[in-house]
Amino acid sequence: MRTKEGNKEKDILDAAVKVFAEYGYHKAKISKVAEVANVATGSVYVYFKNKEDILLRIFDNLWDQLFSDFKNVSDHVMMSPVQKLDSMIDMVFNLFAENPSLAMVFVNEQNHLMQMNQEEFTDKYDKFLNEGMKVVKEGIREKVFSDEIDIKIFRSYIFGAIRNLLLHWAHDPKNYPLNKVSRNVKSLIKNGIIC
Amino acid sequence: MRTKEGNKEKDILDAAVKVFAEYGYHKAKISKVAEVANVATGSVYVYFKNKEDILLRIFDNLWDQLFSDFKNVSDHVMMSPVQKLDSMIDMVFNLFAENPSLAMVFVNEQNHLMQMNQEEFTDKYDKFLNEGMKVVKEGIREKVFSDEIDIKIFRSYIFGAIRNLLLHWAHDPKNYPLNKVSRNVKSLIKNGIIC
DNA sequence: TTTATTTTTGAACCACGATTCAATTATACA
DNA sequence: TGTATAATTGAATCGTGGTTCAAAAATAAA
Repeated sequence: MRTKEGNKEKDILDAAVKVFAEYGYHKAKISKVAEVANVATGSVYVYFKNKEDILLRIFDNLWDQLFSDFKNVSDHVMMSPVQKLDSMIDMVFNLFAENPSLAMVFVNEQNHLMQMNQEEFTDKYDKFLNEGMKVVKEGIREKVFSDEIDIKIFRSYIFGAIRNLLLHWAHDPKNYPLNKVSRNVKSLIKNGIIC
Repeated sequence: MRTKEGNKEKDILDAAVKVFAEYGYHKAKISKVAEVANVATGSVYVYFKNKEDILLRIFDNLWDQLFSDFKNVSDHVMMSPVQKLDSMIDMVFNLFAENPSLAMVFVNEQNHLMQMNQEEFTDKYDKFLNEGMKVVKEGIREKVFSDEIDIKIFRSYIFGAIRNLLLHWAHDPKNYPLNKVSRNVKSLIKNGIIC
C-alpha cells in the first residue's frame, strides 16, 4: 500500500488559479500548472478528468463559497432587504479582495465555461444566484424595492456590473480601490446616478 | 492583370462574426470562416494578418460605429444629460438588436482581446468610452448627476451591466426582450432599485 | 491571341500542448 | 524483510488547426 502525501488535489487547484490568472485559460499549460503545484504533469490527470474539469471545479468551489456566505445573510430576520443587499455586495468584494487571482479567473473565464458546459455548470451557479434573488424578492414584497424592475434583468445587471468592476480592479488596483468601488456600487444599485 | 471580384474583406469579416458567434473564437476554425465567406482558406491570409487580426478588426469597426453614434448625441445642445444618457443606451441596444451575432462576439471575446492586445486595441475603444463619459461629466457639472460617483467606476459599472444583459439576451431572447431590458436598464442607471 | 500581372486556391506543413501509460517509487501490512 | 497495492512520474504520443506557398485561374493590356 501507499497513502497520498499531502493534498495534491488542492495544490493543483490552487496552482491552476494562479496559472490561469496569469496566462488566461487557453494559453495556460497543464505542465505549468503541475510545475507550480509541485507535482508531475501526469498527476494532474489522476485528480482531474481534463483541463476543462479543473476550471469547472474552480468555479464550483466559488459558487459554493458565495452560496454559503449569502445564506448566512438571507436567513437573518433582523436585517432589512437593503441591509442584506449591501452586505452581500460586501461579501463578494471581500472574497475577491483576498484572492486577486481568483478574481482574474472569474472575470475572464466565466463566459467560456458557460459556453462549453451548460448542464453541470448551471446547477451550483443557479443556487448561488437564487439565494441573492431571495433578498430582492423580499424587498419588492415589502415595497422598498421597485416592482417595475424584472428580477432576472436586475440579477444580470448587477452581476455584470460587479464583474466588470472586479476586472478593472484586478488589472489596475490603484485606480479602482475596492472600498471605493464597493461604496459606489452600493450607491448606484440603490439610488442610481441622478441626485 | 486581374481585378478583385466583389469585396472579400467584408465577406470574411461578416463570416467571422457568424462563426465566432456560433463556436466561440477559440474553437472557430479559419477554414470554417473561409467556407462561410465563400473563399479559399488561403484568401483569409491575404486580407488579414492572422486569426487575432480578424477579431481586432471586428472590434475596431464596432467602436468606430458606436463612437460616431455617440458623437451625434453628445454634440446636441438641445438635449439634457439625462436625455443624452437614455439615448446612448438605446443606441447600444439598437445596434446589437440588428446583429445578434455581433452581440455574441462582443460579450464573449472582449476580455480575451484586451488580454492579448493592450496597445492598439485601447485606442478606438477609449475614444468611444470618452464620448460617453462627456455626457456624464456634463451631468455632474449641471448638478443633475451625483458627484459622489467616480466617473471611471460608473463607466465600468454601466458597461459591464449592459454587456452582461446583452449576453443573456443573445442566449435567450424570449426571457430578455431587448425593449424591456433597455427600459429597465435606463431606470436602474438613473434611479436604482429603491423606490 | 498572347503575355504580364495580380488574385485566388487548398493541400501540405508544422508547432504546439493536452493527454496517455509503462515504469518507478513509496507505503502498509504480514 | 518481503510483498502487494496504490501513488507518482514525465517522456512519448497524437490530434488539431493556424499558417504557408507553389500552382492555377482570371483579367488587363499589348
